[in-house]
Amino acid sequence: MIRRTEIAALIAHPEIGKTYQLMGWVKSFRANRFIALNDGSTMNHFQVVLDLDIIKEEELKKISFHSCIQVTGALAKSQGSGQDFELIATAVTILGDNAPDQYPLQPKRQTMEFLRQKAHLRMRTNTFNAIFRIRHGVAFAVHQYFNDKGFFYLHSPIITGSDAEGAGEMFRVSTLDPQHPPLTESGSVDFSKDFFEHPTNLTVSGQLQAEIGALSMGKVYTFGPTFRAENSNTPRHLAEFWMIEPEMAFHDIDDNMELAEEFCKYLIRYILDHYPDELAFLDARLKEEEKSLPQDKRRALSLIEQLKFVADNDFEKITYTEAIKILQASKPYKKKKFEFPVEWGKDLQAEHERYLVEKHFQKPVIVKDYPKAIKAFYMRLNPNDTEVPGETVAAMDVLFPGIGEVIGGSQREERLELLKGRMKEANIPEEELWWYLELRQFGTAPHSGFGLGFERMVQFITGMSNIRDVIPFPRTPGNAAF
RNA sequence: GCCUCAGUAGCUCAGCUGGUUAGAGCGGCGGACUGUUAAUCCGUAGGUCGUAGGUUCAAGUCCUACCUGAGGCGCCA
Repeated sequence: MIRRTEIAALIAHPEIGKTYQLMGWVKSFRANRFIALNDGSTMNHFQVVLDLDIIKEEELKKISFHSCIQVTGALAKSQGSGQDFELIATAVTILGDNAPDQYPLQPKRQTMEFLRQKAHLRMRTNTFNAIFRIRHGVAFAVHQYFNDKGFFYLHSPIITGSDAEGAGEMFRVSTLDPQHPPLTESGSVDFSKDFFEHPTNLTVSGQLQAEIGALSMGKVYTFGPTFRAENSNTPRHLAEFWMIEPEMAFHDIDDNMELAEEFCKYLIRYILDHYPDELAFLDARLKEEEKSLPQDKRRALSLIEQLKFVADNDFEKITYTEAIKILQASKPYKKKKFEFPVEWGKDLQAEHERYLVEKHFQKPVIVKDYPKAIKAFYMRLNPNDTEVPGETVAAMDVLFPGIGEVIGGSQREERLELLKGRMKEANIPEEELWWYLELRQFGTAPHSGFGLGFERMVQFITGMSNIRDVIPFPRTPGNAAF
């Protein structure tokens, strides 16, 4: 009795003349004889050659694009040029017929928009196969990196009670009957009758809970889904996305930036080292796609060249104040090409970030020390600097070419009175975050952390232009299918 | 949420300034093919041109509204 072999295992230890049994999906069927078979164990397809003296014609008829088959035969050196080995199949069993007259996918390029509507089938394509293999690899590398550095994986809650995290609109979580909710005497919904006896939401960030971890275990990170009910319609936003949030005691803003840079480079290097086939496929795909574009719209570096460049070169580190000076001295500013104003105190717009990253420095840039007025309440107030026009906080953003902000982070305000002051300015009631304030009241410590948008990193590494194509089941306004 | 563009066969697209029975490639179906690499070759079916209304002798083509999708911007990761 022959047992099934995974294609990856066969390729790792091929034995010419040995009989193997393979199972997989037909990726192409050429000349009524040659099958490119894939079982998911590797990115690459394996060639099966049918022995036409033995295989019956009615079996042949059922072999079609993406049908599932089992083949048995001896391994041989390939006579063709595209591969080293092939299986000479003397028996074929159809495991899953494919109804080819109804099957929507084709062995040719189809648009991402069409495939998005077929999320249950798109993973069978070479492109999505490569993307989701890499997505797994990045997730694995995240844990590898932090474990090696002595961080602890902290599971922050998905359902949260506080609505003061300030990172965007939230999805309400409730078991109340939406038709007939219990009402208070004043006529508003009585959430004391709800499951948690309090209004609750899906989390927008695990940061505040991560700070609890950092102030006892030293170095922790969260890695989980987060939810934002913003009506954002862009290729860089999802309503449900995964975020990685390390939080470290005794780290200042510069330690924080150093870690962020090292972490980004580690993830990219890990994929370069472990997923060369997938990257080669995506690299070729991008080159093919850009053939139809004019020269100036194409990428300066190929996907793999760009990943190597980012992994091997230092990120540029500047302050917000320096960024404003660079922008005000720039050509587009002088020619009034920027749509939004550039002045100290105003937030950097996408067009400004893009100029700094893609034109001026041509590498990833970390901008720090932003004006206090445009940043969150928990960011640490910087000491006064007479060179700088106003008060700043120890915040930092990591900006990547093509996708913009991939990381946002800060040193946290650990001084109780200053934090209370910032909360008052931001109209956040102290009762909402009493526990967050107690972290400062009892044994406070300087600490820092950042949030990395997981899908944005996967987007950068795979070169995909729309974030909906790097998560298996994207959730966006008006769309939660599958 | 705002702005712009698009919607023609199962898919990817063509259809010029409105004018006979709306085209191609791929895919499907039928057939050929014992060294193919998104195989190739021959034949064939398949479309109320996103929906509703309007202008006109005449609308896939012009106008209006709506629906769906994409891109840009904002919010951010």
